[in-house]
Amino acid sequence: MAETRALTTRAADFSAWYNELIARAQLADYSPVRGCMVIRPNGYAIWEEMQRALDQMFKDTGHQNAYFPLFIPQSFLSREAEHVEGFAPETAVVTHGGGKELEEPLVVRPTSETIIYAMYAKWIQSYRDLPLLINQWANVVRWEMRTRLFLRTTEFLWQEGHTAHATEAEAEEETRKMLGVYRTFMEEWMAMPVVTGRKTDSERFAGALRTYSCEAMMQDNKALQAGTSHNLGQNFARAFEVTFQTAAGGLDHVWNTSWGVSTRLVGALIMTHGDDAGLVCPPRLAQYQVVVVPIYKSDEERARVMETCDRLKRELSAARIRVHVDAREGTKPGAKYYEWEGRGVPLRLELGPRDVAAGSVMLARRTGGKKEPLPMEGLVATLESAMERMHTELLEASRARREAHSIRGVTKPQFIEFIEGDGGFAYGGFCGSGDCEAEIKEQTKATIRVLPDEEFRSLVAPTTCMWCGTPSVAEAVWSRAY
RNA sequence: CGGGGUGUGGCGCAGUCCGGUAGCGCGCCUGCUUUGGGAGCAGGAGGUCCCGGGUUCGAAUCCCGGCGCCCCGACCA
Repeated sequence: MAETRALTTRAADFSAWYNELIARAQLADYSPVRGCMVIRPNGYAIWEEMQRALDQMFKDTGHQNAYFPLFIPQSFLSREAEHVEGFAPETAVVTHGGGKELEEPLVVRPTSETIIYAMYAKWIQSYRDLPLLINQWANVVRWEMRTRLFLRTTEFLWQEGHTAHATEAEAEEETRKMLGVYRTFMEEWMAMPVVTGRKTDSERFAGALRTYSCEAMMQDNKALQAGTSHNLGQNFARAFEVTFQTAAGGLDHVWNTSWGVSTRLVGALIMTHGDDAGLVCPPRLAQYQVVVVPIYKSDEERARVMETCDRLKRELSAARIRVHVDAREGTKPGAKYYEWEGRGVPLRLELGPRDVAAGSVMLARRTGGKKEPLPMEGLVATLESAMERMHTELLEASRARREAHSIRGVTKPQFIEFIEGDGGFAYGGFCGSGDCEAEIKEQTKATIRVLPDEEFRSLVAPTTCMWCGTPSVAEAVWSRAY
């Protein structure tokens, strides 16, 4: 019986494990519409915590939220040549409304640059209107061929920041700043280490000058692009005639940026920290940080135990710890333990008559270490520090795992062996040729995830392309990716 | 779109070869006994057997045609 209740292990079949975990923890479900997903309350709660943290970070960096419409006139998409080429194949188009054929078809937004910059053209007249720093939380639709819960679905939730600046330098600074915000969020909230850097032209956002991204390594050693930030230059400003009067009295096009993260982050969280028992949710993003499981036999014991549980709940809530008392009757404590472990709750408190009598409570951590009895005195501080430590340990363990599956200064034969083997991040010299990049992808299915930022680069800079041997123009990180 | 698999109570499956009107485990409901790592017993609810045709006295089962979903590949946050 025990076997049938266990998840497929990560080692046995990583993607089966992923799907089963999502079902078990009730994070999401398949919808009647192909490729779409229903985000269930347990999954949505994680997204809400992510939103809360990110939204605050956006506001702290001077951005305001707004909302732009779902429908975009088809002609808007075509205004920027590279943009339409990139997105046209994956758009859903509305041709009828109110029972009549529309004069102009409406595209369901795959991203909102076009409609937003059309509006910016109206709102921006002078350099005094800049910078314009706006974010929106929205759903978008991309008609993907193959979908996976959270990682790639036809419709997904995200935020997209869209800013306009007076100079190229300011736009570049914003692009980099928001990449940094994402990185901070991923490390400090998700406990997920990332490598940041620039995308090559082949992976660049359609219509952007430069694209930067945060790349994380999942437990199957594949890379996941977790967030992107684009310097759009004046490409969209020209297409939509977003101009402003400069202080000197001239007329110039604005410089734009856009940046986004999506519900894909929930998938990233699962594949970064989950284990064979289920989800492991970093404390800062957990819906419930602490679950209390009462234990009792008689009604009399129950009354005593529940009274203490209620008191615990009040105390922890007052300290802003998100706590839930699992008071369900008829479910044995052991069954509750398995359930909450599967759902990733960081800390569990078990409270029975013996604990009540002793003035203590049993603590079980989702990761690392055995159960231990704790005195009720000073419990809040103990739990807070346990969560802090857990966060740090998750981050460090993920970083260590990533480094253990990274190889630097690769030669071509090493690279092939590495990618064909367990995989991971391969650092090596890159000649800068798109043809070379394409050939590598063709032969190994590995792509350049990023040209890493300085702090991630190898101590010894490569001098030749690891594939073709010609002089290297940059160090690159290759990996197979989601 | 190519390859593979699969559609039978909420979930996982058996039954299909060899037609006879549907069963098992888990879950769910009620009651009693239980409760410190996935409870036991008793009773009970729940199914257009993916859809549409055909063959047959009779189809989950045989024949024809559709469709859905999952996994693996080519594209992507």
